[in-house]
Amino acid sequence: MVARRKPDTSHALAADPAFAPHDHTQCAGDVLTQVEVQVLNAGLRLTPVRRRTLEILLEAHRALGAYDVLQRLAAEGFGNQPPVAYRALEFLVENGLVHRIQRLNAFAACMHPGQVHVPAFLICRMCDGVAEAPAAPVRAALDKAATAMGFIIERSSFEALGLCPACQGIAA
Amino acid sequence: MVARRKPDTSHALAADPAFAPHDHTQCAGDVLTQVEVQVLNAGLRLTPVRRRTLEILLEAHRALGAYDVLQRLAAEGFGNQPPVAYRALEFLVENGLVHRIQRLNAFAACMHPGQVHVPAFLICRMCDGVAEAPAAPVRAALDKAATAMGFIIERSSFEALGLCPACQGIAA
DNA sequence: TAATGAATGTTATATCATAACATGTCAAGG
DNA sequence: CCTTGACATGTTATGATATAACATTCATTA
Repeated sequence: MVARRKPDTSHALAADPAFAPHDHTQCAGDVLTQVEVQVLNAGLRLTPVRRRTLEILLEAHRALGAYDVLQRLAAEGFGNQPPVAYRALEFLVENGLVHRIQRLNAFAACMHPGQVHVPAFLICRMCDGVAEAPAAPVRAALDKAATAMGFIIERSSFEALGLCPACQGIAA
Repeated sequence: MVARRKPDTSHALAADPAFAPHDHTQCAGDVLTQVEVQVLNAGLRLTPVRRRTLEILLEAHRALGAYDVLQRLAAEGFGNQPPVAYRALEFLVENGLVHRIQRLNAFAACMHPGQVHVPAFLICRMCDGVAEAPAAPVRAALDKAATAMGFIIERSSFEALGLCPACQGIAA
């Protein structure tokens, strides 16, 4: 197995979307505003738990495990059983507001909700940071290979493990 | 969450490498022969549990969960505790003889061991079949996107969910 | 306001994975 | 030979992730 979870999972996984510092409060706020509009247009119900779950992921600005999210929700008076978190996360993922990182069994807020985009996730093995990279060409290449085999792709996930710019210096 | 596991997990996940019928006994034997040579050259120890684990995956010719593998190993007199299966699988994955399918929490024998190749996995959501597709161009596209962000990729995984040729007819 | 359907809360359990330590195996050097 | 050290395996115990099933609440509207 590769890059398994750390012993201490009470700590969230870092995830700066571009491996570069910036004003989290603002970018989180921007995304939330976009989401509000999008949700209205789509007739979706962004209930308190769902909204708060999204906020938690936006504020954390990194990938969190379902149980990390649950812990925060419970601390704020929401239910403290796993289905509470899993259901909110499921809703958000299905509506493209949150991405699931398979390799980490974790979830990260989408930084480009509403926009049609194919994400790829770059996971730093040293700092656990996760960045969302544009991957339309990647998807196109995979579609080509799939078509050659007669397979029709409906969903795809692209994840890479490696070193982010900051950690490359440290590793060297 | 998307495409979760079935209630009955005692059944293995189907996985025809090219979504086309062929002589399993022969292709499994071919791969095993290649592996024997490769293992000798690399000075690796293909012990009974490890060898049998690989055979089980080759014979099944599809993705199996660790506990499915364990059940079969135990039935043949090997240990019946999880670490037995996980350790053998870990060895095989690290040496490129088996691939891990993240989306399914499952493992499938590599059909091209020894050859340098970048695999992508096409998973049929109807029959659970898994095919290994050549994905060098996919990896190249992702490398390009990663490089643009200053990220260095060490390992990558490409997985797609959709419909295999056979199931497309049924679904239509 | 009663009926309805969706969302949430709760209980219980299934599933996936690993830490830690004991035991066995085997080959290289004394 | 035999012992020692490295690696593999077996076993116990537990941790981490996820869902089924059912009870309750809430919002909408007929």
